Amino acid sequence: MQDAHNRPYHHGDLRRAVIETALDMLREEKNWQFTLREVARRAGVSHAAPYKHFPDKAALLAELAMIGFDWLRASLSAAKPKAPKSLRDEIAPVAHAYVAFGTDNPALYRLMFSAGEEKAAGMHLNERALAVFDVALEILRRGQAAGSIRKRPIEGQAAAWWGLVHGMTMLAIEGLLVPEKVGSAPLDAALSTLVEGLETLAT
Amino acid sequence: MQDAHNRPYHHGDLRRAVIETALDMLREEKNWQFTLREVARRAGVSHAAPYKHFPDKAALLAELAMIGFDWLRASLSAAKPKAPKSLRDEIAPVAHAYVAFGTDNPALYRLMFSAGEEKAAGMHLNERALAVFDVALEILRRGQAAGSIRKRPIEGQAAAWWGLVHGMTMLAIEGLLVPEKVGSAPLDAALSTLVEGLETLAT
DNA sequence: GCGCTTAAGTAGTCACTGTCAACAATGTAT
DNA sequence: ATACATTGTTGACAGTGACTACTTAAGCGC
Repeated sequence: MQDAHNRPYHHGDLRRAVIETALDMLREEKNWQFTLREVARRAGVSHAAPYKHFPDKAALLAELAMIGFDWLRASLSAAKPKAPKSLRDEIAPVAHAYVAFGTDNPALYRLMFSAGEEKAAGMHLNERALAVFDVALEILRRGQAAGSIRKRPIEGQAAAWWGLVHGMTMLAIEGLLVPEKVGSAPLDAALSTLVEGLETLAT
Repeated sequence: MQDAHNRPYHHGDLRRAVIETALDMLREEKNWQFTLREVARRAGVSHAAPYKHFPDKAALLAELAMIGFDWLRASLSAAKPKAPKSLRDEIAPVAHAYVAFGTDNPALYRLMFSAGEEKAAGMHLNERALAVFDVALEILRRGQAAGSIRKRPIEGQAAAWWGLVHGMTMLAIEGLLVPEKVGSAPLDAALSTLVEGLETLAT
C-alpha cells in the first residue's frame, strides 16, 4: 500500500481496515480460503496485529457474516416495490434481489451460511440471519391481510420462500443450475410455482 | 488399530480404507475440518501414504462427494412409493428422504455442495449431482403425463423442487429452522405450498 | 516540558497442515 | 534369481492459526 517508513506506527483504524480488506478479498475471489495472515499482509500490517482487534479468526468471520446479512437485508428492502399490484409483483423482485446478492458475492454468501459453530457469536449471527426471514414474513403477512393468500400458518410459507431462494442461490453459486438441464430461467419458473401455491384458489 | 510390528508393510487395500475412514469421520463429527493427516493417522498409516492413491486432497474430497451423491440418489429412489395415489404421495416422501439424508450426514452433505472448483473432477461431480435432479424430473414427468400437473416446461418445476429441498436442508443443518420462528413442520408446509402450485387447478 | 500508563503495533515461536522428494519393503515378470 | 513397478515410510518445506514477549507511539496529569 505505502512505504513502511512513512506509514505511521499506529494504523489509526485497523479494525475497520481489516474488515474492509477481508471484504474486498471475498469479493475478488469466488473461492478464497480465508487466511488471517493474508488479510494482514494486504492491509500492510504484521500478521499478529489483527489479534488486537479480534480475539479469534472465527470472530472476524462472524463479523463479516453479520455485515453480509445486513447488506442482504438492505438489498431486499430496496428491491421491494412501493406500490405492489399483486403478491407476485412483490415477491418476485425480492427473490431476484436475493439470488442476485448471492451470485454477486458468492464467497461472502457462502461464508454467511457456513460460519456455523461459533458459540457466542453464533447467537447474534442467527438473529441477523432470521432478519432476512422476517422480510419474507412481513410480505406474506400483508398479502394474507389483503386476502390474496390462503389462511394458513404464515411461518411455514415464509420458510418455503426462504428455503427456495436460499437453495436456488446455493445451487447457482455452485454452478449446478446449468440452463441445458434446468431451463433458461429456473428461478422465474420456481417462483411461478411457489406463488401459485400461495395464492387463494379464487381469482 | 493394531500394533505397528505385526502389521504387514503393505496395507492391502488402502484406497478403500482411506475412503471408509474419511466417511466415518464425516459421519461422526458434524463440523470436522477435513485433514488428510488425521485420516491417515486413523487408518493406521503414515501421513503421506494416501498420496499413492489420491493425487491430491481435493481428489479425495471429490471422491467422497461422489459417493455421497450416489447414496443420496439411492435413498431417494428407496423412498419413492411403488404405487403412489397422488402427486403429493410421491413428492413428499422423497423430499423428506432428501432432507433427512442431509440432516443425518451434515458434514458429508456440506462437502458434497462445497467441493467446488475441482477442475477435472468437477465435471463428474456435477454429473452425479444432476442425477438427483433427474429423480425429481422423472417424478414430475410422470405426473404430467398422468395429467395431475400443469403443462409447463418441467425442468423449471424440478428446479423449484430441488432448490426448495436443498435450501431447507442447508438451513436445517445450519440450525436456522428454529421452530419458534418457523413453525413446527416447515418442510411439510413448504411442500404443501409447492405441490399446490404444481397441481392443475381442476381437482 | 516530563514521566507515566496503556493501546497498538512488532518479531518470534509452537503445533499443525498439504505436498513433495528420497528411501525401503514388498510383490511380480522375466 | 534378478530387475522392476508398486506401495509403503521418513523427513523436509512453506504456510497457517494462535500465542507470547517486546517495542513503540499516543495521550494523560502535573
